[in-house]
Amino acid sequence: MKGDSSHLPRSVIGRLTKYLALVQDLCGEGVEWVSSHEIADSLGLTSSTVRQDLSHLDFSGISKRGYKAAGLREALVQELGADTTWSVVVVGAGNLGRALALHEEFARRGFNIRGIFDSDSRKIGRRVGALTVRSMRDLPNAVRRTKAEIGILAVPPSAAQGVADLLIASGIKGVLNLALTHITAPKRVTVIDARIVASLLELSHAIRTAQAE
Amino acid sequence: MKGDSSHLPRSVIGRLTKYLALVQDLCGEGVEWVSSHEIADSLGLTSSTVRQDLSHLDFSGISKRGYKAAGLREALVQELGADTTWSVVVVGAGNLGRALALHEEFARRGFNIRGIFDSDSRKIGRRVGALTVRSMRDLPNAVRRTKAEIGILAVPPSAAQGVADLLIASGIKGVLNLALTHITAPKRVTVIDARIVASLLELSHAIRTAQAE
DNA sequence: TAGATTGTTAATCGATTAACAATC
DNA sequence: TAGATTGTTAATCGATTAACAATC
Repeated sequence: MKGDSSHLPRSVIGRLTKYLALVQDLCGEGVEWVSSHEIADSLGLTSSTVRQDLSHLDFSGISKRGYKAAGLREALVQELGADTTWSVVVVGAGNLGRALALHEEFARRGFNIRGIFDSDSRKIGRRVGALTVRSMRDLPNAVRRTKAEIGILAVPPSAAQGVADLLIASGIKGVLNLALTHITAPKRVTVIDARIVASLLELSHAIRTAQAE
Repeated sequence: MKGDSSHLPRSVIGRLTKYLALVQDLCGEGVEWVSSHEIADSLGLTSSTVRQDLSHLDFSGISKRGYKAAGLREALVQELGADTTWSVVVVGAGNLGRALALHEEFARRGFNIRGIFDSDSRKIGRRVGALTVRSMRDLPNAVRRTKAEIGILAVPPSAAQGVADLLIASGIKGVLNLALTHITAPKRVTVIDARIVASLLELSHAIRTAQAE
């Protein structure tokens, strides 16, 4: 399976992002080698799962020593496309949209916000860092001109599908949906739900069932 | 299995939040009955999965008609604890922390932000809506006084575990972690990762593999 | 009644874990 | 060498789907 990069299950991809975050930290601390057991302990997984996951990468560990941290980091960066830079547009200039447009972590990881849009005329023209909030009418052209691949949806649930359709028609390739609403899209477009509110509801459930015990 | 409320798998809980969002919309539109097939089609699932999931609720559908929308909504609200109000503290008064503290959707769903904290003395004292950014030193007492159950972590990755430990020591019951860092906590405390950056990395991977095909 | 839809059991599918030979 | 750790196969576990009797 070595290096067979496509068609990894979503569950594996999700963990690869965790391995990357961890290994970047370790490299920062000057750690040279890391074993599947250490990774597993740090992230609350089994070493079997870690080795199984890492076997999908185009990179091998070494018996008795583990994985070379720098090499593992590069292989994960490679697999996840974390070395690529992406053009991103944010739709919705409310608190959340503006915060995401300003979020330094995104830019540091290569997700460059190229525009922020809103349908509310009172918001259009406002500055958000280096950007200016623009009208939804400009969205399709802006997506094409900036070759934006990713759209972040920070609009009310009722507007989410319509905006998604507009983004998709303009050629966007992936959508990060922050609304607690399901969005349908053609297969060629990936939609990932950020699920912040849903996560709070999950917490709510977990706390209640923990108390019931 | 009817009404056996605890120990539902995480995957089921995740879908219950989607059912709730959908059914709330449907009720708003005046829809009275909904079938497992309709729910499945709306959310991209199979009707089997939907029926299996809903069978965990303390609520039954009716052959030939489906589920009464209002009753289903109430059962989901009940199961997820969406009828409860929660006290929440936000730690980290950067762009993201401030946006979350101001996010209307949270309050509307019963998650009441009771305080926002930061370690940066330049941020302390600033207004965020009706709140004032307070020093981390005030955090433990504020958690106790407001009986906060949930802490939202919007701090840099390097600070996340330390802040989580402080929240936990102060008696918090659940943590929503927005940093791309793993956090360890005792079993009695639930940690859910918001994974916004991780979701972008997943999108990045999905777009690249789609292009490779 | 006939038809449609639930609730549930059984079958399938996929993901995680255990085990161990290979190997450094 | 002896011991530790990988990579991978096989076993287990859990979640999804199919199927269908019960039922309205």
